[in-house]
Amino acid sequence: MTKFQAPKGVSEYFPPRSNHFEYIRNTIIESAKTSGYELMELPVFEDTELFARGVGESTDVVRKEMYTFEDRGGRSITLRPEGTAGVMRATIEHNLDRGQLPVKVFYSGAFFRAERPQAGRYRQFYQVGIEAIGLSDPLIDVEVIAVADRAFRQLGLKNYRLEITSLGDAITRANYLSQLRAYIATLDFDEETKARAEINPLRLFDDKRPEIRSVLATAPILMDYLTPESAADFDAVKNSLEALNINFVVNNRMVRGLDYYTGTAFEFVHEGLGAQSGIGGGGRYDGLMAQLGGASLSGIGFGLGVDRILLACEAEGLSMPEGSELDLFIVPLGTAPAALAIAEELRERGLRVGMSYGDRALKGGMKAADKSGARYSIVLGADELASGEVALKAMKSGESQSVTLSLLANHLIGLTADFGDHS
RNA sequence: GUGGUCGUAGCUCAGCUGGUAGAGCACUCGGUUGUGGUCCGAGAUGUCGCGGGUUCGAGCCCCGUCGAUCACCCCA
Repeated sequence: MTKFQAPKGVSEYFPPRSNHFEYIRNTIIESAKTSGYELMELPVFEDTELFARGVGESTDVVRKEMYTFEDRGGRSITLRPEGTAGVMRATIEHNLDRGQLPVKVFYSGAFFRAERPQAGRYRQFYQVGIEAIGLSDPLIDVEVIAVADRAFRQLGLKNYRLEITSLGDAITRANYLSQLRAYIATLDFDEETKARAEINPLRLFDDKRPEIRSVLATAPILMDYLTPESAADFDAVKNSLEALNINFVVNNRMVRGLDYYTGTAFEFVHEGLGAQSGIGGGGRYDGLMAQLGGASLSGIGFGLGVDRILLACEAEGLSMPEGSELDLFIVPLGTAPAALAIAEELRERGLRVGMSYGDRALKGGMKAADKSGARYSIVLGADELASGEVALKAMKSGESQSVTLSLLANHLIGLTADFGDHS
């Protein structure tokens, strides 16, 4: 019989590493909650047209990376390649854009892009993102960036940097693009590169080939075409970031992969990940909501790649908490039913309790206790059941003390309180 | 989607110019009657990714395929 394999390019997590994944995801979510963002849980598939219009027809994501299929009713469905379009759709559909503003939400889940897989680049990957809809104040840009930066700092990441730029408003872009196209027209590229330039000339700045880069070194810079309003907003963002001691570098060649960005755009780049160095990115999308049929509201958000952040934490050798640190491990000696009853009683009290099953010898049971990582253990034999006294052994020190079985829960709760809670 | 590298026990890997597989760690049991982590002893474990070909004979050679990985494209 042939063994089943996971589909090509998906990321999977299982113990012990899944504990690290969970920790990272929770850290980001907690940071978002700290800033007042609330959960928005959305479908992983949407009408194909939503992404085509929302993300942009010219993007690679839409042109060749979407998982699109027809459902049984003949509708064209696409597995979500990013989170913002869905949030916009739900916000409009449920009239949140006509209610109290701003709408501040976070999401967490799987996303899909049919790319050639690589370390840190998967066909199913995980993002946590936030969106703040209905405020055009540049300070909200900074709030959004701060949520991500705080999460990274709490994780202990060091070797990353925040790059920011401004893509300006519609007038900025129109002026700039005509200048850039004029400049590119004077250059001689290969056919494929010409085609890319045709679709979106900004994409050329993303090219890694040195010959292309050197030619583009003298190209006009978008930053020079910012309207006074856009420039003022960008200055406000930079000043505010400085005031909060959030380090950043201005990258006036930054290219975002999605078409909806306007104004502030940013990217978090980690140095230890090879080619897939972006661990998160986002920006302002002031035209998107209206384009999808909603109110004319501005918005800003980010998406952080949980898979890549995990790789970044590992690259930096950060220690991450393991999941299930047990408070107590019970080794039964022919007393398994009673042991299970005691374990359940303690679990009802909120203690994390493990036990060995399957009639193991004492030595095997103690080995299991050791490997479980539990802080304490007890051996439960006929003697203990008869006397109601157990020897509570602290695994680390090896010392044990006699405790009355009926008081075990209270005793353990008192002991473990010193270690803080388990969350 | 394009190109390079790789695919041997649960994990990390070794396997000489082709002669039907090994190490370390992990695992199980034991080292005299009920206390783990060190040490000692014993034991189990693989269709050598999958399919085909060359050969008397292939883990080692050839082709295909699946997957991983690295770079490009692009991006979280």
